[in-house]
Amino acid sequence: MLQLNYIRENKEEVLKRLAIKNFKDAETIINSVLIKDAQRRSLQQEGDAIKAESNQIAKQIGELMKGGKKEEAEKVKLRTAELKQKEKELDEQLKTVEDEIQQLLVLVPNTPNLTVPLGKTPEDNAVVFEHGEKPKLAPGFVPHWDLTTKYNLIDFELGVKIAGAGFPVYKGKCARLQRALINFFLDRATAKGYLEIQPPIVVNEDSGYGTGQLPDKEGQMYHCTIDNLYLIPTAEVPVTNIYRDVILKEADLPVKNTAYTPCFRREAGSYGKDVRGLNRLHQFDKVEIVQITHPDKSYETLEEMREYVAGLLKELELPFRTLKLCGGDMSFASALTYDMEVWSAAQERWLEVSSVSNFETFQTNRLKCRFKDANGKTQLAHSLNGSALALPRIVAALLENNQTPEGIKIPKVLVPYCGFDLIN
RNA sequence: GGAGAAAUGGCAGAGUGGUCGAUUGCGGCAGUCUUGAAAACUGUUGUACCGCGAGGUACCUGGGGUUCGAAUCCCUAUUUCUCCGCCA
Repeated sequence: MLQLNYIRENKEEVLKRLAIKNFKDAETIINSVLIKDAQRRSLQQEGDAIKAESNQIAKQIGELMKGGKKEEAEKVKLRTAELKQKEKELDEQLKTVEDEIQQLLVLVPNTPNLTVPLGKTPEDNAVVFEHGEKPKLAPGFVPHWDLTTKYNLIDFELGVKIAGAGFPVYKGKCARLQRALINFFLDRATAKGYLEIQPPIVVNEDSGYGTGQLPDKEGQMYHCTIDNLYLIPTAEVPVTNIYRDVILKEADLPVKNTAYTPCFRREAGSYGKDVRGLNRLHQFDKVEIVQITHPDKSYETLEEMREYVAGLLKELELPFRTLKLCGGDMSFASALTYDMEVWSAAQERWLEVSSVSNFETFQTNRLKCRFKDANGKTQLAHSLNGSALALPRIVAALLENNQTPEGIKIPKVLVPYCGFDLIN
């Protein structure tokens, strides 16, 4: 959520940036917000004045009562009835206006960084880095969903039986490979200074609001209605919410957390080749990295996180590229996002495996995650997060890219974690 | 799940209808003393909104109510603790 003060003082700048995101109703909504904001302030001024008078009278009555001047007190009381009525009306109006402002503000996406490429579709994303050779597979190569059957690694049908489509059952060496990847990612993250966290994998409504899944992306989460809890779509939600309503010390920054969790996504409306095999699932595993930083350091940190994720992919010997997302393809909350895509040799397409974003104050404003700066002033911190990494497409690429007539080769770095170097 | 008790500032803990945004202690910060540190002493120390400012308003777990006036009384939700039950 954008800061109201910021919008008030930098309207043109905000509109200019929202245009990069192709946000259509920007001008209408922003104008409306500013009008309501003016209303809000005048209502508060009026209300505060009345409350001040009421408080004054209450004090006066107290003194009169104490002095035994009961009659005079009764006389003064008459005035309060009037004030009370007015106070109630103004409070209601104020609340209404505040709610309206809130409802409008949550519709406004984050303002993108000025270096974000212009554009509307994924084709407009900028490739900023490419690494590794696309492997030349031996004749007879197959996509991962055939490999998983051939080597008895994943049973998609069994998952359908137990839960439904998009809930695969991993078996044997594939289950072990998944566990190996999780441990590998967590080990690398903790070595890099991230504190490992095991958060709840359900969250309450407040947390959903805190990171922006609610109110409008409700349909993307599984909802346990009896207890009003949501299955997390990413560890970002519980981990970032650790810092909801928190005032950190400047010395605590940057906060670096990592967490492995299963992630649950309803993915309503997905179809076709996008959901084939491991490409898109309702449940998958992911290791997430989250940082809360000083506002002056967040872009430096973003680059560091991007490098870190790239390092993981290099270690896994997967060809990948890094995209700087264009305005139209960025997420609602992000100011700048890098996507990492690995080459899936049998599908012959790029698969997104990580998204690293700087949210600046967009999340922390909602979360009220602040820090006390050197001057003792409280200000919003910046938040960033990234996948490091999401498993299914990594597994897909590992299986496809490393298939040989003898079997599937495991990258060196994973062998100690897996306990084997070949799946056959 | 049943019965009982509780929830106050960073922490501990007073306060049971008015002068309470809240005694006090600890912690934090600044200063005095000291070559430096410790100790001692002195001062200071929540957040948000409104206002050019003076200042005003709100917040004692959340929500609602009683009252001229609520940290204090009532209702409700949540959480915590104790006992019982169940259980990985």
